Amino acid sequence: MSLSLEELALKADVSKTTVSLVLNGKSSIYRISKETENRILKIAKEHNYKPNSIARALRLNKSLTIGLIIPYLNRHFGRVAEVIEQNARELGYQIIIAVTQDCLNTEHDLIENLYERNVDGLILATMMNRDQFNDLSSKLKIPIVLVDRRIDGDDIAWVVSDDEQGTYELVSVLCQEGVKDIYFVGGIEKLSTSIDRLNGFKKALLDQGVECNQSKIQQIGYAVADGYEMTKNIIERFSKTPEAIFTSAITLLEGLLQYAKENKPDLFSHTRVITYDDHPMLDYLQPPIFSVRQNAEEIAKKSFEIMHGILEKNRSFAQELIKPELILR
Amino acid sequence: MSLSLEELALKADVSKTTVSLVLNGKSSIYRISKETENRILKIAKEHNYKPNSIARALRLNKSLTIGLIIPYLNRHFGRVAEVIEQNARELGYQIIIAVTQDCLNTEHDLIENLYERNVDGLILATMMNRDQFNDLSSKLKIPIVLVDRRIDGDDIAWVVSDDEQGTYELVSVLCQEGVKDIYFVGGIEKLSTSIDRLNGFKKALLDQGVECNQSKIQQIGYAVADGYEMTKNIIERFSKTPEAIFTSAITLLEGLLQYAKENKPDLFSHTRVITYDDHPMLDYLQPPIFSVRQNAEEIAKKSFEIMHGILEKNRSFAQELIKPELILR
DNA sequence: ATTAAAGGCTAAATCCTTTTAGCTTTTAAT
DNA sequence: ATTAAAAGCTAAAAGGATTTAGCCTTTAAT
Repeated sequence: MSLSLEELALKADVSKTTVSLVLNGKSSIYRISKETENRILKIAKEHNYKPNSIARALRLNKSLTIGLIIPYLNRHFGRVAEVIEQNARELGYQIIIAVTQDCLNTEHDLIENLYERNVDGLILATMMNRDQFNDLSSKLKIPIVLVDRRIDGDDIAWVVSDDEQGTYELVSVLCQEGVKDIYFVGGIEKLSTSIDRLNGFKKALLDQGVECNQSKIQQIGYAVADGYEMTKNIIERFSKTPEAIFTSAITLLEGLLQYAKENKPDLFSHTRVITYDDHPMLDYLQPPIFSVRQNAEEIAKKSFEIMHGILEKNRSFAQELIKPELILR
Repeated sequence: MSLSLEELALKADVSKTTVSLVLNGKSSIYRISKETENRILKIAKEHNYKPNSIARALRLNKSLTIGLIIPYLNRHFGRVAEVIEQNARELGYQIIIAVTQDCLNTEHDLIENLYERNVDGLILATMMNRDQFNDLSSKLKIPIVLVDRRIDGDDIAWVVSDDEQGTYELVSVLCQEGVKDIYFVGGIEKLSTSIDRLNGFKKALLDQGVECNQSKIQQIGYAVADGYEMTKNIIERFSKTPEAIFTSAITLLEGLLQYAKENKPDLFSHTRVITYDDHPMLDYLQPPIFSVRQNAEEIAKKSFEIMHGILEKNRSFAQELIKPELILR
């Protein structure tokens, strides 16, 4: 590790106070002479001095570290994490990452753990409901920004994709083509992603004058196996092959594809499939699957921006709905 | 934040030394009475005492933090990162993540940055060559474990997929089916992944008695655009449509698919395509694309294991080749 | 009765920075 | 010639944990 302030002070023949003041740009406030200042700066540069970040964190009670807690490092969250990290780095912050695997207990443990490890803030794709969140956030004395999944509340910061609008537009496209019999393959029911996507789905049907039958809506979870299961239910429970299926996440689409491949190879000749989340490989699937692409980059950028605003610019919480993009193939 | 040692000491009516000794399990060494010990433990538990990790890191010069530097958080590295994080967490370590975007300068900056921030070790998917690595590692006084990309050297710790063997087996399968005219679409030439995959490719051809023509080998980079470009070169430069193309990464396959879709829709009727890296969506592509699946979980597990062994068990470096799996569809 | 050993605990130093309060010297003002 | 102000710097505390060296008391041994 590099030199300490004290060693630097020795070489410059001043006290470490002086060195610290100079290096923190407080020379003029403390009337350190230009001469001394330059000497110190020169020596510091020569020895490539970098303050010990741990000592600094201890003294300032500020670690320049943000905790990022997400369910998986899959395509979507991987990209979100990547962009958050890049944005954070440019402003001198580090990202500590941790994955919950969509387990609420793990999430709690991780939050506590990162909090104890003195992160300055948390960016969180949470499974908590509002009460759980309020409980927690009243205990934690650091800012929290929710990402990807929101919790309603006047003072809760979040950045999410506009799930309702995205789903609304995608489903509307199908309705306008005359499709009337659409099934909803959903995820974890209580999450805002599920609620908003379902709302968008229902609203589209309503606005297009299509009847929305509760029996066409399923919500088990976001795992591939859940998508398989729900597809199976749809295909096997109803005598009529569905006109269309909307999967509300790419993993659920995967489950659908898997089921179709194994048990219903002709699914696509009768049934249109559309999905939330995009994936480049969809371009090469036959027939084309329409999708909604979330803007992971923008989600990431905004969420760190809000965190940074709270930490360093005295800004308060903010909420952002990020527009997704329809991909019609 | 929770109580400090001092506050705890006050409540227990002992010195903070005593509290510290007890909580660190040194009661008997320092002959703290059972009675005092129990009192302290009880109070600590009641107040859910957690030592301040920053203060601890400063004193012990040990942050229980590992830096993970990888090119992207894509599917492969995302999974690697996820599993490393989980393994690390179980043993009390945190992961600080940073992405290089396969830029050597960024990589250098990140290493320096994390080093200055006092990580205890680095897990690195590096672009460095041997000299650069040796330079660096002689300066850094923390262990480094290379992941995914290795550098030859007797004392360099790494964990990588057995790229040569995987490629060898995959290409051999094709040769055994009688295919003789196979093109190699490669990545960044100097990386071990490229070198090893190319070696496997050549060896398979050699062993199967197929002539290996240098003109059939291309190596531009690992980006999707590079895959597009190389495919374009192959299709447009040679009058004869190739019998088979091997892409040495999933991104390159994406580039190939994109080129084919735009310019050569009938590619698959003449040409077999095989690829390094697997992807679940490949199951649904027509015709089936054979692939080599890297065992990201095992790679992750072993790399943290080695790091942990060096940090806490006085083990020295180790090297591991992880067997990939052939997926023949 | 004295000495040695064991028992039970703690003061203070240490890790490295930042920051407050204040000391000494020089210059300017009356 | 004295006093006040300005210039230039620093000692020491603080932040919270760990660890070394050692203090005081009690018990055991001679």
